[in-house]
Amino acid sequence: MSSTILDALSSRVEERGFRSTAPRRDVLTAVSQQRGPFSPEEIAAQLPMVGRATVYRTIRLLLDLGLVCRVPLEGGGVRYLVSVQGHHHHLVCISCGQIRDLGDCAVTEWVEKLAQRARYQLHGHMLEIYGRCERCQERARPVRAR
Amino acid sequence: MSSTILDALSSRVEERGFRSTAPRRDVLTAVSQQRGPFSPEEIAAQLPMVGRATVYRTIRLLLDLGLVCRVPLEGGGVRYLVSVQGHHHHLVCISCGQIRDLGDCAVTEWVEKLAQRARYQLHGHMLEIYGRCERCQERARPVRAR
DNA sequence: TTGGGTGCAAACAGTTTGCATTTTC
DNA sequence: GAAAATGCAAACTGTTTGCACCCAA
Repeated sequence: MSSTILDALSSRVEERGFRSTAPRRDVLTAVSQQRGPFSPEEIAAQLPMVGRATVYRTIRLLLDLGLVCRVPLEGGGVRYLVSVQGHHHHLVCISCGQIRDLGDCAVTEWVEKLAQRARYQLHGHMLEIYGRCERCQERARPVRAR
Repeated sequence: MSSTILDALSSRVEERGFRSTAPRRDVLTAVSQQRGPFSPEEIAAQLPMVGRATVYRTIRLLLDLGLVCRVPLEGGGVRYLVSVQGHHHHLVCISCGQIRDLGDCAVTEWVEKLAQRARYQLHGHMLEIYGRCERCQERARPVRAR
């Protein structure tokens, strides 16, 4: 399961010429094992033997390589998520914090037209959708994730 | 011009029962005079006589009242913007940092359908478009705003 | 007069960086 | 052996908070 993800991360990182070190492998392993969104701090807590800076540096590397994405929350916080796929959006549960990937981006065309009309050289766009997932509605859970 | 904005901010703040104090008026005035996006730090710098905490508290108040919006940048930063109007999106120039409001939100319908399909109780959505404005393309300016 | 608002400083969260040391290629 | 990566601690950015004091309603 997650070893597939780990393989994907590892191979893409090495492909680009980055070295395979023990701490880096540890971070990749931990990240690939996360089932949902995570914070660098959580990864660091799971890997006491790895320096905090290395955790941040590695996550940043994954971010730059497009293997992880940063998901902004409604209230200003941020969470990270493995994303081996390309451009996509998210459905964020404001109660339990679960984040679901939205594969198809139906707004691209609209965004392109808009940018063209405004004479902007388009660089990218970000779309996040916030709501409460089915389970949280049933359990009447309070809003947690800021 | 901006006095209209100031009036709008002031009246809405007082309408809700918040007191009119000198520091608060100072912040409202400064915020209403910003032509583009701003940071609390910039407002604080313009108002040395007002405590930093009050600046943050007042901007937060405006945020809660929906009179100012927080605009996330591509790289993780944030800027603030006066927004007397309701729900809308932004066109952000990644070079000069200019932010243009996009009045019409054409994605609402699509977002609603998506949430429905995923059985999410929709709470809101966020859409930001990043690119380079016409002037920055001409001047071949480098990317600045993170 | 009283509760909301303020200022200050300290605390805080999240993240980056300088630098000497270690490791991989 | 050279370049890359690490670990630590310190620095930094952006923001919130505790608390004594102040002032608008």
